[in-house]
Amino acid sequence: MRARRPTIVDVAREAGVSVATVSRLINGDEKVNADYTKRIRAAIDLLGYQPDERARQLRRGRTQTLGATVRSIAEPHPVLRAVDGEARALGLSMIVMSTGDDPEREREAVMAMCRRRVDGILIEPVAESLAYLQPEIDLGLVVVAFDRPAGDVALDTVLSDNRGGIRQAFDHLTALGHRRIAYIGDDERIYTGHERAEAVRGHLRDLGESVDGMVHAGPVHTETVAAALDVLHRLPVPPTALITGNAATTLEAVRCLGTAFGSTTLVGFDDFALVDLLPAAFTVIAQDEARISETILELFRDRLARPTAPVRTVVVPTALIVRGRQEALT
Amino acid sequence: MRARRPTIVDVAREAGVSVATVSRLINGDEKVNADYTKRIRAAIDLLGYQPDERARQLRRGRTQTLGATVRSIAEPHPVLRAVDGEARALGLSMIVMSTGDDPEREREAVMAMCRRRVDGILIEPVAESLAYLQPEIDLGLVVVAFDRPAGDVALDTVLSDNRGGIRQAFDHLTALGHRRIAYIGDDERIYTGHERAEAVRGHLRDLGESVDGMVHAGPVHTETVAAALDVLHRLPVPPTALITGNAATTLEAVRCLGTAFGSTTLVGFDDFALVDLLPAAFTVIAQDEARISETILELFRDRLARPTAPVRTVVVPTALIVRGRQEALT
DNA sequence: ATGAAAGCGCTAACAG
DNA sequence: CTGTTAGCGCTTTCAT
Repeated sequence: MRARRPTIVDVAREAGVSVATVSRLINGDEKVNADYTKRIRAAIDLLGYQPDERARQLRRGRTQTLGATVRSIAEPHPVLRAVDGEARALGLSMIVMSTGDDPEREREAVMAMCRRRVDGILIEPVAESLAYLQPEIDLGLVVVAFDRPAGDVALDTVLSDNRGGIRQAFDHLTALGHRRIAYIGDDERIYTGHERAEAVRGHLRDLGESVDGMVHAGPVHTETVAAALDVLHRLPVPPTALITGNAATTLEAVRCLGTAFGSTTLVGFDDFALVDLLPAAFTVIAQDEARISETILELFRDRLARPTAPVRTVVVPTALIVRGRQEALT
Repeated sequence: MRARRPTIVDVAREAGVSVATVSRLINGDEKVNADYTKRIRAAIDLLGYQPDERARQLRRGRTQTLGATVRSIAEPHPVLRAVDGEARALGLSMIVMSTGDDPEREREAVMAMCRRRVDGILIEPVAESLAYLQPEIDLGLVVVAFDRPAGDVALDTVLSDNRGGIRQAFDHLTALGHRRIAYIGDDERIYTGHERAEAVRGHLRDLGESVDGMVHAGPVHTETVAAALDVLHRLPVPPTALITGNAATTLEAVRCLGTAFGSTTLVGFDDFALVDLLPAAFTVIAQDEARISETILELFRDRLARPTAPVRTVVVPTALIVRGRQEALT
């Protein structure tokens, strides 16, 4: 026979006070008699009482909880780490769910959070449409999108300057004398994939270079990247430099290039740990994760304070981190 | 003026039925009149009703939620990924919190989960003592430890066969003719660090080799690993092979060895993505993450079913993944 | 400063 | 099959 979980009533009885007094003490009300305070504390310890968060939240309305959806809970997520810390400092709990880049799972996760009445949701949008969130937003849910814009619903949004990052890479490479600059990256149905590929096309045109066969955007796998590299290799005028559109592409490219890698001029979008362990160092376009997470929480707080203010989109600059030999093209 | 969130009462009124009927429908009770069903569905859509999970859980008792603590939410966690999927299949939500390897944060996270009345907690123990969990366990909380044993409280536990993994590495290396086998790894205050270092010492003794200066266990940083490598290098009879105690150590070792890396016989504990991108391939002792996560959930379910059964510890074998050139020592 | 009592939104007896 | 109603454990007026 297992003991019943002690409730606030048990504590009150044990301490010989009313539940209201216990509640006050638990919630840090200063004006509880010192003697009562001691007796209540003792009762709590004796009974091993832990307030039921569900009941408190139900009664209070607010949950003091921030939900977040990310692609995968099993992969590194610097933005989230920073947000996690700052949220704790604000007295918010966080609950994280993964979407696996599946719109259906994203929706399930988001609605599950709504049913738990989280105060806000940070979302890295996967689905085309987030319209189903509108009623929740009208009811006071605060939603901040990051990494990708929401599309069909007005949301505060934090984005990296994808086009600016590509510009930095082009500036860097053209300064070294490159003009034939190729690109391999993510599917253009994904916002970041589109922005980056499109930026590359623009710069190639500005340089008066042909775009034909130079920009490869699609799902990233070993085979697709290998195929793209092969196409580039066979071009009448092959590229002298390559930009990879995200970390996964960079890794696949390094893998495919193998020993040829060291002699390729590469700039990768996204910095990541271990880059320095690869056979040769290379330059990267780094996203400013710290600033991104700060901005996310700033938008969240502002929205909480002024629910009717117009939505904002903040674009955070990227930084070019130059690594490896910087040989001018001869 | 923001609209109030609709409750089950609003839905009932709108549909012209009782709240009980709405509740029944929501909870998948089959025997609700077809006409009512239609009207209730319409009311739910019209109002944008989302049941309040806090209230349901409070009323029902069980939360159908599984909590998990991990070292970092920002780092890859294969075990968790698998558990996440299986938990969903079981109809359980998961809530994950990170400990940052800090016993204090671990305790806070665990107690926060208890206050939310999660049905179970999967814990990768950090703190020396988990005694504070005993009252919760007595109250019916199911706790499963993984990766490290709990120490002072009886818990179902899933462990990798750390000593077995080291044995596999020694078998492999001695078959190649190595006898002077060194080790660099994690602090021995951490369970896995201790097990692995101690296993290495045992095997060296069995081989009749001196252990002096061959086993380096401590915090893993670039400097400490470099220092350890330096010591090994200066030994009267330097080692011919090196075992690294975890992924972090492996990476630091690779980093420190630099170009000398290719000519070192290395076996690393833990397999990880990107190993094949390093300048030279090497053999690893891989933990069986799939089997570990299955076992975790199995223990969880069994405990839920039979709360008083004796606790079990399951040790999951490791696998040696041989990579790179396998030159016998000459 | 403390207590009594009214709910928060929901589910589960219990009647009918 | 449906409705009525008593709580789940807590916070928060409203009195005192």
